[in-house]
Order: sequence, then structure tokens, then C-alpha cells
Amino acid sequence: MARPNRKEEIFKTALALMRVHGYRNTSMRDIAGALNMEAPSLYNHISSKEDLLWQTCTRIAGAFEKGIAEVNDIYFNPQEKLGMAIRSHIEVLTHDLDASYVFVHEWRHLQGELRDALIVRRDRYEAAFREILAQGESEGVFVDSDNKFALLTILSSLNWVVEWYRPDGDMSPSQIANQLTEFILNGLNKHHNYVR
Amino acid sequence: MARPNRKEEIFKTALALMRVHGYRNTSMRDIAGALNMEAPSLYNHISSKEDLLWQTCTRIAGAFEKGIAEVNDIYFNPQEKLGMAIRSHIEVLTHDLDASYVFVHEWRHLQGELRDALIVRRDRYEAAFREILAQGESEGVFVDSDNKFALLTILSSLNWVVEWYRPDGDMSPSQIANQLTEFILNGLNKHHNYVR
DNA sequence: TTGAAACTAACTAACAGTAGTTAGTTTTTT
DNA sequence: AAAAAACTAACTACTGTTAGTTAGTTTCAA
Repeated sequence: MARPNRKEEIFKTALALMRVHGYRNTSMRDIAGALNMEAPSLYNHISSKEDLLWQTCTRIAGAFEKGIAEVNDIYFNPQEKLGMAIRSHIEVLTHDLDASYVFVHEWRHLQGELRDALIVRRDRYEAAFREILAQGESEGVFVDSDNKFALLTILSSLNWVVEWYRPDGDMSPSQIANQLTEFILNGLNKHHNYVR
Repeated sequence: MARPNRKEEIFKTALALMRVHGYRNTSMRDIAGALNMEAPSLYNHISSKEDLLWQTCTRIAGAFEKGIAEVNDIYFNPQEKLGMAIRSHIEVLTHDLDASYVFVHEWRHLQGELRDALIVRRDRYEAAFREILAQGESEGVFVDSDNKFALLTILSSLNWVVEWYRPDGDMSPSQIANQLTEFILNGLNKHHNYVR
């Protein structure tokens, strides 16, 4: 039998199942079955079901954090910064879609400290993102808006990408990032004259 | 004992629990416990756990459909139409937050025909929304964009509201609708000169 | 107006199934 | 021969749900 890192295979299979059926609806027996093995055998490679979720979440969270840190290191122009932050976010999401989907949708099934730790990291990430918006406003290149509101609106559009992105679809991650950036920076209105 | 529609109380309690812990993580015993009763007693009032979810989903879906139908009846200007469709959507979401949250997040736990029926209705709703975008483009008031892409981006921002809206927070549903409409129609950019 | 019938809403006991996981053992690979 | 990775058996906890019953209340005919 091929043996190229069984642990990785287990993660891959588990995440693919969880993406479709959800964390709670995917049993250890389902995961094992998809790998032609018995459930208890999984425990030779992983320590618990929750650990599958936890390791996935920290991995994705780490990728997000790395991305935003790089953006803040390299770029100075707020518009460029925001564009690159969006690009980085989309790249993380689309690079491993199963893991990202599970991260976005199932992190709340973590319990206690694990869950709390993740919330802290999410808040930190959002703060870094919001910093870019604040910079843009103070430099007068973004409209003054409720920071928190704008951030949530932006992140929601980004995260929703896991719902519909398909690697074999007609938009590449790069094109998605471009379109989203354009949409967020310019909006829908052709003549930019909409008044409340 | 007070008897103001026990069935409604059960729905209310169940949805509040499901919003926090998820559909699968909320057992009939949890629901009963929160009402100081035993799980089997619930079945004097409701027919099944899935029915709790199903009735909730159809109720919310119906409210969405009613909203978009009215908008299409009353308004002609695409910008106004979009604004009112957004307003209607936000009103539905915020009017019963527990139910909306459960609808947005847990509908996939429905099985078979129930699930299929809901997907059909969602697609119809999205089509009606997209129709507004198409009208705006053909009349030259919206930028030409990938219809489907714009729609998903817009709806994701709207639906994310269930994540952070609090009835006792500093934004009213009406203010949220205004801000979202402005954001979607005008974007972030002050000078509207962002180039890809 | 009284008494029977029906309804409401709760209960306990229990079932059949599934969950994640552990222990101990056997097979396979190196 | 040692180590890795699979197996079977089993456990405990919990799942949604059904069955059968009971107490209290409402409806309604005599």
C-alpha cells in the first residue's frame, strides 16, 4: 500500500467530507470509510476529531496572519495595501478550499480555550485590516465611514468566496481579487452620484 | 400555568439555542431543559426536530420573497430598487435575528426534498435580485460587471449582518441598510479613480 | 347544572441507533 | 526483530423518537 504521509491523507479526506456535510455530520467512521479503513485506525495518526478541526483552523489562521504582516511590511499606499490584503486573503482561501471552508464555517465547534484562542487571533487580524482603512481615511483617499462597519462588509464579501469558488470555474483567484478590489474601492455606481 | 402558545415558546427557545450552538449541537433535551420540561413532552407541540428547522426556513424565505416582490411592484428606478431590496433584506434579517441566523447557517441540515425546495427558492430570490442589477446595467446607471459575481458579493455583505447585528447596538436596521446601500453603490474611494 | 367526553400538556421508561474513543491484538513494512 | 499501522471488540455517552400514562382543564349534551 502506498504510504505518502497517511496523516496528510486523513486530513485531506476529513476536510473534504466536512466541507460537504459539516463537522458534526462527519463521523470518524465516515472519514475512515472514505479511506478504506476502520475508525479506530485513525487514532494511530491523529489524536482526536477536535484536533483535526483545531489544526486546520490554526493553519489557515496562520496563513492569514502571515499575509497581512507582509502587506504591512511592504506597501505604504493605503489603496495598494488594501488591494494586496484582499489579494492575500483570497489566495489563502482558494489555495486550500476545503480547509478554508471548514475554517470559516466550523470553527465554532471548537470548545473552551481553543475557541477562545481563535477568537483572539481573528480579532487581531481584523484590527490589522481596519488599520489600513483608518490610514486611508486619515490620508483622505477613502471616504470617512464607520470603520468597523466597512471592515465587516469587506470581510464578508471576501469570506463568501468559499461558497462559490471552484478551481475549475471561469475566474482565477487573481481575477477574483481584482474584481473584489475594484468593487470595494469603486462600488457599483457609474456616475458616483448616488445620494442617500 | 401561563399558556400563551407553548409552540411559539418552543420555537423561540430552540432557535435561540441553535443560534449559539448550531442545529446539530442542540439536542431536544437541551431545548426541553431550557423550558423546564422533558424532551418527549416537546412532541405534544411539534412533530420533529427537522420540522423546527424547516418551518423556520420557510418562514424566513417567505419574508424575503414577499420583500423582493413588493420592491419590483412599486419601484422603477434601478438604484431605488436596489436600495429598497437591500432595505427589505436587512429588515427581514434583523426582525427575528435568531431565526435568520439559523436560516442562513443551518439550512443545509435539511434533508432530501426539503433541502431541494429551499435551494429552488433561494435561486429564485437571487435571480430577482440579479434582475435589478441587469436593469441598472442596461440603463447605464450601474457599471457593467459580472452579474453573478456582483450579486454574490452584495448578498454576502447583507447576510453577514446576522453575525454582528445586535438589537441594542449603535446601528438601527434602517441605518445599516443606508450604509450598505451607500457602500455598495459608491464604494470606498473618495475620488473614484482607482485603476486596476 | 351536572357528568361524561375530549383535549392539553406534562410525565417516565425505553428503544434503536450513532458518537468518539480505548484496549488489546494481529498484520505489514522496514 | 522492531516499528508502524491496521484490525476487532467493546464502552460509555448521547441521539431523536415512541409508547403508554396521568393530571388538569375545557366542551357540551342531558
